Amino acid sequence: MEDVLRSLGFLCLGSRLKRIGEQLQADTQRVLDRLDVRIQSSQYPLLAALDRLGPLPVGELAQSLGIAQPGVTRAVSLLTELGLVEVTQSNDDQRRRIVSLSRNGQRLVDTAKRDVWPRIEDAVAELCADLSGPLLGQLAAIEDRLAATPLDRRAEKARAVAS
Amino acid sequence: MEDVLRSLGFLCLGSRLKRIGEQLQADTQRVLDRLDVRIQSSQYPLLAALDRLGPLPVGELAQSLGIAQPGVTRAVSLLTELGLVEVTQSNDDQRRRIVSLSRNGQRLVDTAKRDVWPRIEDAVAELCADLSGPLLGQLAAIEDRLAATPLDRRAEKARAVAS
DNA sequence: CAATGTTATATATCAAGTTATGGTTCTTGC
DNA sequence: GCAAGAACCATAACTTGATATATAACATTG
Repeated sequence: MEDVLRSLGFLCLGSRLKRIGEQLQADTQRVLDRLDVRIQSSQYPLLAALDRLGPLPVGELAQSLGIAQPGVTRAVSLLTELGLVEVTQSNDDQRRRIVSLSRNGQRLVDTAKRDVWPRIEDAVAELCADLSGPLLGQLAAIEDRLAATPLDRRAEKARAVAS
Repeated sequence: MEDVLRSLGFLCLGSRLKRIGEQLQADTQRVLDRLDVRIQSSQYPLLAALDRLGPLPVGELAQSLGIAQPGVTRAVSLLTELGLVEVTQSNDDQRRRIVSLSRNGQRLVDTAKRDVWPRIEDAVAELCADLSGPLLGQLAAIEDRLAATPLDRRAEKARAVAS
């Protein structure tokens, strides 16, 4: 069965990038599930941003993540309910709500940085290893490699080697 | 403001691909809006698949687009309401519902293939021109170029040159 | 200093993908 | 030839992005 998105090339590059991204996220989610981390893979960038940049107001958080502000507002409410982030009102500007990692959130990030992220990063790096040439060719190679060995299996193998 | 997704590199490649894909689709949508085509850019791959491959049952359509079957079912109902596709029951297998372009749908595709798709394809190709090297670098270049000149403006310029 | 405009966030709604599951219809094996 | 399983599609619920708009706090200006 012909892969139409691939055949259409540049015309549907947006759909194609989204498709590959969704698959990567789903595979990453499976890695996390297996490790008993009960959080969505898509929330990690937000936690990582707070870890890297320190407490931030909602708007700047959105900007640093490259997503729209309402998405951050929603993610923050969710993570607040999970007790991973805290929100405090800014002193000098009552409109701004500063988001920061809670103690639990910081602990989760520290653990993830040590035990989880390197594994995922290695798996993705391996997935993309030795790619070169035009973009469409690289994307096709990534799709082919993912079809042959999903990311979560690559992460498993990496762990087997490491331990 | 640091772009966290970019800094995290391979770790958040999935989120990053989705982000770029969404921006490309949004820009493409703006091109379409300006051309008075009242259809979502994300529906074009489905129409293009039917145009390329002929009438297809729902499952094969999903496979050729690389998305899950419920997504196709929903898109097909939407396009059926718009009068762009038609669904007929298969004769030899009552479970299969064959999706095909309606007369209007075929006309829309023919027009798009002549007037719209080349423009978008050229704009995206130009966006990706001369890219080479590692994947992350190419993605960064695409984001930078998009920030400098959005896709819809590139398509505009292409039209200006062409006409 | 009050009116107006701007900025920061929240809320509502939509879009388009996902997984899980249910109902028909086919197929197969005994 | 029928009972069990498989295949195909629809539906429901969820996720995560988007845009549009409302609200509240701050800034500006006449």
